[in-house]
Amino acid sequence: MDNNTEPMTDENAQGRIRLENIERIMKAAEKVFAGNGFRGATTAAIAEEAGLPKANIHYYFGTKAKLYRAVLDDIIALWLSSFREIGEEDDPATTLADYIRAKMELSQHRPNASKVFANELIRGAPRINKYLSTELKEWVEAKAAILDHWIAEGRMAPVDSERLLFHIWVMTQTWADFEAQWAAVLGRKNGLQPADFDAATDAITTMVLRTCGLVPVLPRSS
Amino acid sequence: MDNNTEPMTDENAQGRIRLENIERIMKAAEKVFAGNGFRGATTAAIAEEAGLPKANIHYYFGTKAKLYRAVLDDIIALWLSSFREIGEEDDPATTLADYIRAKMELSQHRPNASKVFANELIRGAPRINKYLSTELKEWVEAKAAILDHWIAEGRMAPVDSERLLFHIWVMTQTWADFEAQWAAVLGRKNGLQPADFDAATDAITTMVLRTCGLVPVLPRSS
DNA sequence: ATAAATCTTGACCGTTTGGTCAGGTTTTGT
DNA sequence: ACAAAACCTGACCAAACGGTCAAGATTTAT
Repeated sequence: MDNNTEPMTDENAQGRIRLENIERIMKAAEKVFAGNGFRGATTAAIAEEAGLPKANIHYYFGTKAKLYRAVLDDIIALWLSSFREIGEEDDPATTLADYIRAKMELSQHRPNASKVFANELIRGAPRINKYLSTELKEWVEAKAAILDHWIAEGRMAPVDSERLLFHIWVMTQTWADFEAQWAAVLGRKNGLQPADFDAATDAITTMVLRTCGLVPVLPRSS
Repeated sequence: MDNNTEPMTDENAQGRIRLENIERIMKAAEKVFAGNGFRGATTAAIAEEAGLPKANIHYYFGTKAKLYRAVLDDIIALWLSSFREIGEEDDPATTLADYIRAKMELSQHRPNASKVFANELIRGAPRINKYLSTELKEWVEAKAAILDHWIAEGRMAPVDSERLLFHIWVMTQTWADFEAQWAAVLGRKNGLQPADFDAATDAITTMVLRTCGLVPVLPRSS
């Protein structure tokens, strides 16, 4: 009745070996896709990175496109789960600082996820346009509305709330996506260190809080 | 004596046809590399984009790698030429606002150049590491020193000057590199419009000037 | 124990890739 | 006018590509 190659109809939790291999392949795929984009990545390179024969990759995922789709879905799920719920009654300064820190930790610990996403965006986002124009759009509009509410209540200075969110997003993201550039410019020959991420987090937080009038700005140093 | 395929030893300005074709090919190559990265781009796609037979591309540039190198060098030259000289006696607010506007205009009018560069950075910048760790590093250090000088004189608020420059760079760059994301989130079905670039320029400028204490921040709207 | 289900993989296939080349056409210098 | 230089390109090639498959090895359920 079912000519499906893979065992088990729906994606359920069965199979120890299966789960282990899928995880290993997806981790390898994330790395190779991050460094080469969809077209530039080869199934042979993914197989070598995973330490498995190429045919094994196709046994679990069928095609390169399906594997890429799986990697993208995994990243989007990670993104969505990392968005802490924000309420109108929360404190603006704490909320913004927490969000910046959470995004910076993602950049530091899952840089390849960020790079796969960045690659997709540069290419015009053909496969994630639906996600961008639905879920992400709604998330941005909801959060911007909360910022506007805080502004209307006089709890923070007037800002272009949507652009503020965009720019927070990109300032945090850059420490993963363009790490090579910042490491080179800062002279870090072994890549960025934890202290670099801390310094970046501080700089972004200061910038955002000053912009929102949530921290005093000293015009003179002495 | 010389088995060089190409005519003319050094790259001189001779040959009307040559110059026209080289420009046409490089423009097409920039577009295809921007949308696919180095590995994902094919010489056939570049040829089609340029409206020339594939063999013609190889006649002028030899290999895909040399063509890519030429495109990168062209972009770096554009980058360097766009860095207006900044002096210690200049006005901080005007200088920062001018720099932001200049970078935004590059993002708006040469998005493919920006995307090729971004692709290269995501891949770990194997071919431009030297540029990043020499010329760009020196540029950043020199400009950061001027900001620090302004801070020491009390002409602007204390900031982490290097990170400020990085974050200005990335906020302006994102409107080219990740245009697809912002267009989707903003609901612009025909891509970003000039007004979107103006709004972004304003938002970035406000953010930077407030961060540097160069503009009053109103904590209340009414 | 044993059979069904699952996993493994070397060998293979048709297509696409970057690159070559011979032989022709056009442009240029005198 | 005419030869030399530059330009053009269809046809071709070896290598790399995504994907397939059959036959065997291993795990699992009973």
